[in-house]
Amino acid sequence: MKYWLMKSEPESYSVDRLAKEGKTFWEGVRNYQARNFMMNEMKKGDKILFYHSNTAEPAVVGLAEVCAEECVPDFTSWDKSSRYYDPKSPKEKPRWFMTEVRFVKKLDKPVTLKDIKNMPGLEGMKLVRKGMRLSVQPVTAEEYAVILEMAGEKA
DNA sequence: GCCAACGTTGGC
DNA sequence: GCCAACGTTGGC
Repeated sequence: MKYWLMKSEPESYSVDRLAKEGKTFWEGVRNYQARNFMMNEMKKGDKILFYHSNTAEPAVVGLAEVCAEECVPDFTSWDKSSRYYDPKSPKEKPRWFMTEVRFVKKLDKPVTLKDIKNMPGLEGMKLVRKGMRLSVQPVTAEEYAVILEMAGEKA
């Protein structure tokens, strides 16, 4: 099993919305590296840290799980009215794919970016590496465990 | 294949 | 709103 961190802007799709809807397609990824992680390495049951980005207090705010066997074409890339529309991703030959994510829980105590930066043992996290902007990124089992502990969650 | 211009991400 | 870092595009 693998561990991941997935970013979402709360204005766009918040942890509360995921909690309400139960699960969601992870649409809108328009970066090859992030797409490849979803397509090639994510497996059903993988654990996800749900992260709020581009907000006053960026933080890991919830837990989720990959709930799809495999990726499907991201249909928002065909939708002209979508902000994710991409004319270079035709239906016959889709360029962008997405997985599906299931809500697990909201953290009572979100783990902020600031806390992560100050936490010994998390220096290597991709999240805190300069210039790392991937919206879907792998996390090690150790990093995942430390984050959970910081949140006061049992592993 | 190089690289300048441009667009996006995301912390601050 | 600023801006650094990075990715993509497209002319050559």
